[in-house]
Amino acid sequence: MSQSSGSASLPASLCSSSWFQSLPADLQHWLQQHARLRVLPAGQRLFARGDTADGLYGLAEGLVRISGSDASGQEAIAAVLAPPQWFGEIALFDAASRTHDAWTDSTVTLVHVPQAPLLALLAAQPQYWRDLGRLLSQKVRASFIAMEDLMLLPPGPRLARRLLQMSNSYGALQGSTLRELPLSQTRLAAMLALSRQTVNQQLQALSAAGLLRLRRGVVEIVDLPGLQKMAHQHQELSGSTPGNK
Amino acid sequence: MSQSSGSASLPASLCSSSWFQSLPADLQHWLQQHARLRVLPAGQRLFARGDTADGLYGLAEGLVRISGSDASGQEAIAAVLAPPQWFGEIALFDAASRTHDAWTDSTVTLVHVPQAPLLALLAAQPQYWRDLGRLLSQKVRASFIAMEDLMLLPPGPRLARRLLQMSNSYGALQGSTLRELPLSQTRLAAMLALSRQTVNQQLQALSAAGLLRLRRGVVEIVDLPGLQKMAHQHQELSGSTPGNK
DNA sequence: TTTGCAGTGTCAGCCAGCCGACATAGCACG
DNA sequence: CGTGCTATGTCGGCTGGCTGACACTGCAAA
Repeated sequence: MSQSSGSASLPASLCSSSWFQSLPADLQHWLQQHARLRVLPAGQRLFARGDTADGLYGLAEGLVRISGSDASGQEAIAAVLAPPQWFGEIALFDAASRTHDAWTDSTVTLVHVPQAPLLALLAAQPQYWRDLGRLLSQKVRASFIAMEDLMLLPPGPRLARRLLQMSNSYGALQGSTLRELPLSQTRLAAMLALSRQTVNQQLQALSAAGLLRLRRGVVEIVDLPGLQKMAHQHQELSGSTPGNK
Repeated sequence: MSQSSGSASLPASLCSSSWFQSLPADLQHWLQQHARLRVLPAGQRLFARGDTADGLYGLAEGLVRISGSDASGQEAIAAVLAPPQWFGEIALFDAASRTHDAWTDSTVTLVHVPQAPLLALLAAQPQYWRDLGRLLSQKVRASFIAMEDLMLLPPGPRLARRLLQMSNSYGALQGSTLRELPLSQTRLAAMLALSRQTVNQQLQALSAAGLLRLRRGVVEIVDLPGLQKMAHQHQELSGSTPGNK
């Protein structure tokens, strides 16, 4: 849908991102002209922790997993990005290396804006630094929220909040929330610092309460307001004794 | 010590921060002239989560605690800042509200650069946005590291790594590491998402191994290389069975 | 000096979430 | 249709870290 308007090497979905929408028209056009379209199969590594930065990415279709691993191979998933999302901007500012690995979790359509011309543009038009900074500040805020959830919330609310957050960001394309989250329980566990079994148990509980429907590789949100209520209360919904008040 | 060099409303310690050093001379001078010196007693709140941002801060002396609390009053300490550290820059980019509370943990000397003139400068000299962005990117990287430690490391190494990280950043003034970290065990617990008892137990273990010395409100690092070794290995030092390999 | 308070050391008990194990089910590919 | 892989559901046992409790100890203010 939605035929291109103008020169357009940018997929329409990427232009609809709130960050892209907030950019001055000049910068939007420049990005459109310098973005190189790439389509990748699942399981490819876009970049790895420690790589020198090679520019900015925009995810138009598919899922990209941003994660880090310790020496023993344990994976900590920082985020699973869904369209429309721009990423890879951190190293623009400090010219240091990538903080995470980035893997395609499905067939992925994305654009790549190479580092050199982008830095050249920023040298000529330094006011655009602020726009990149806005993108960066979104990441900081999201990271702070995730960190606090991790430190303070028990598994149940932690899971519920994460599902809601993903539902919002994944639905940004349609301007609404996305009900069907394409996530295996193993992935969810690695995002929440929980075991797969605990995630399953919590999902089952939410499902039994009629808030979710579970399918293979998919968590479908049935009762969004109900899920929000679960996210706010700090006690679990445990099998028995509901009247612990 | 260290008499002022130039116009100098900025304490010398703040000028020695690596971020400040990296700034172009023009921006350094501007900050010196627009920074307003403030001295505050312990226990004051600089700003609170949700406040509209009022500018940039620079910590010259004392400790500032950056934290958030959930509804039940549980506190998650994101960081305890020591001189020389600049902070409060996130909201410059997106004009949104504060992400955390900021409290003085001791008598504090700091400078405040009000939002309005700073934004005016940045409008006139937009290349400075990148410099603010570099400060921001430092925070993102630190936050990512803290998050991964939280997700993957057991209590012992988590504690060891945090002590080392603080030792480095607290010693930035002298360009070396600071051996005596002024932290209560309760504060450490709130930074690491552990209970006070567990922190005490781990500290005792490290102390028994001759790596630390514990005093009231102070953790003194005795054997820095040894502590680094503890931080890297993923198994604990448990009381008994040392030869588990 | 006395009093009070905050930080520390330590113990017992408990239980949430971990791990290992296994059965089952859906999907891809021959 | 089989074969194999991956995701899911579920159980039992274990244990690490939490809670709660209490004694002790410096330090600071009265």
